[in-house]
Amino acid sequence: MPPIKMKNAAKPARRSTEDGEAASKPRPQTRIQREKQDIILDAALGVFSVHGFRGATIDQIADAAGMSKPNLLYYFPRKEEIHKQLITKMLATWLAPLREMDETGDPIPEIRSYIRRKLEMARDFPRESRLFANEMLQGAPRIYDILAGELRELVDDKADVLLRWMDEGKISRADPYHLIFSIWATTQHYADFDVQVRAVLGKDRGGDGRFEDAARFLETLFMTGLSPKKA
Amino acid sequence: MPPIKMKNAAKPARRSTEDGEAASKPRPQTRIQREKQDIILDAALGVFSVHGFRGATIDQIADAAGMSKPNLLYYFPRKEEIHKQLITKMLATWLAPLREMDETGDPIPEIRSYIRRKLEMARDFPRESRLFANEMLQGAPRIYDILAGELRELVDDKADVLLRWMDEGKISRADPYHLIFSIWATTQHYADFDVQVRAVLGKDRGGDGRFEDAARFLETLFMTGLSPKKA
DNA sequence: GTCTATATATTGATAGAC
DNA sequence: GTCTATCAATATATAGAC
Repeated sequence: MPPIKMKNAAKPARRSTEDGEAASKPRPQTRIQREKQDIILDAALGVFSVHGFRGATIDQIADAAGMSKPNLLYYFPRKEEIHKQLITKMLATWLAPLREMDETGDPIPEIRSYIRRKLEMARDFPRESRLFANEMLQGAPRIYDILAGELRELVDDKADVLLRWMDEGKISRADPYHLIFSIWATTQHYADFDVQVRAVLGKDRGGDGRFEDAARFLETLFMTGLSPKKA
Repeated sequence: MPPIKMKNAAKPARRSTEDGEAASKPRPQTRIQREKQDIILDAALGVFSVHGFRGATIDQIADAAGMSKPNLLYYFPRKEEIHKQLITKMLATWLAPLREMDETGDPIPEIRSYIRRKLEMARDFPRESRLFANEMLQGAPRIYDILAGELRELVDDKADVLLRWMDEGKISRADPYHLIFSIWATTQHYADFDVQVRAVLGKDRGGDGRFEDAARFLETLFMTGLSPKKA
C-alpha cells in the first residue's frame, strides 16, 4: 500500500488558542457535560462508521446529535478529537474478548466462547466494528502504533497459548495467527458487510435469524476443524 | 442500519449542459482517450478504495494520475462517473470466481480452488477488494440493487449446488449461505485488513509469506471441516 | 451554554485562452 | 486537449451577542 496522503479538508489555520499539542489534561466535568458529550459521541459513531473520517462532516454529526454545529464544537473543539475518543474507546472494548481467552481453561470451550463473544459484539456493536474497519481500509493512519504494539503483543501472547494447546494435543495443529485472523474475519463480516448478508439472505431466507445461523455454522466450521482427530 | 443521508458535498448546480440523465451512449474512442481514461481509473481506484466516495477528492485523483483537475474532468465530467465505472468493472471480476464453481466437478476440489482463487484475488487486487468493502460499510448506496438482484440469484444458485453435494454425502452438512460468507470473509480479510495482518505478523513472523500461510490454513480449516466423516 | 454571523480553506465543476 | 482563472457550494472553525 502506498503512503497515505492526507489533504486535510478545509483547515482554517486555527486562528487563536496558541496552546499547541500540550493541552491534553482531562479537566473535571459536570454530569450534564458528560451527557452532552456522550450524545455527540454516539451521533459521531454513526457518521464516522459509515463515511470514515474524511467523508464524515461536523454538520452531519451535529444534525444526528440534535444540536447546532457551534454548540457541538463547544464540547469538542476539533473534529479529530471526537474521532480519537471514539477510536480509543472502541479499541478497548474490541480487544476485550481476546484478552478473556483463558490459558487455564478448557481449549475447545475457550475458543468456542471466544467466537461466540466476537459474534455477539458484531451483532450488538456493528457501528464500532465498522469504525474499526474504516480505519483499517485507510491503512490505520491513526492507530497503526497500537496495532504494531499493544495488539501485536496480545496476539503473540494468545498465539503462544494456542500453540501450547496444540502441543498438548488438545486442539489440532494449525497456524495460530491465521486462526485468530479467520475468527476476526468471519465474525466481523456480519457487522461490516451487514447489507450484503441481508441482501443475499433476504427476508424469506431467514435473514432475521442470521446471527443464530452464523453462530451454529461457525461453531461447526471451527470445531470440526479443530477437534483432535480420533485415531 | 438507518437510511443513509447524502449531503452531496460542493455540488455547484451544474450550470450548462442540459442533457439530464439520458446521455449514456458509449461514444467511439481513440486509443489515446482510452489510455488516459485507464490512467485516471487506476489512480481513482487507489483513492476511492482508501477514502470511500465522499472522502476521496478529485484533486487527489488528478494528482495520482499526474494531470490537472480540469484535464481529468475533460475525460470524466463528474466524480460519480469515475466511481460508477470502477464499481461496475470491479463487480464483474469480483464475482467471477464464484460463477466458476462447477456443479459437475468434484465437490472438494471445486471448493478448494474457489477459496484459492478468492485468496489470489485478495492478493492481486487488494484495491478492488477495499473499494467493495468501502461500499459495503456505507450500506451499499450505489450497488444495493445488484446485491439484492444479481448477486443474490448467483448465491442462491451456488447454495443449491452445495446443498446437493451435501445430500449426496460428498461434503458434510452445513448452512451453504454462511459457508459462502465465511469464504468471502476469510479471504477478503487479507486485502481489507492488510495493515493489521502485517502489523500483527511483522517481518520476523513471516509477514512476507502471509498469503501462502493463509492458503494453507484456510485449506485445513475448510477442508477438515467439510470432509465427510469417516465411519 | 447556545445561537447567529462570519472568516477561511477546500471542494466539485466551468469558462475560456491557447 | 490542456491550462489558468474562477464560480458556487461546503467544510472546519471562531467571534461575539445573548
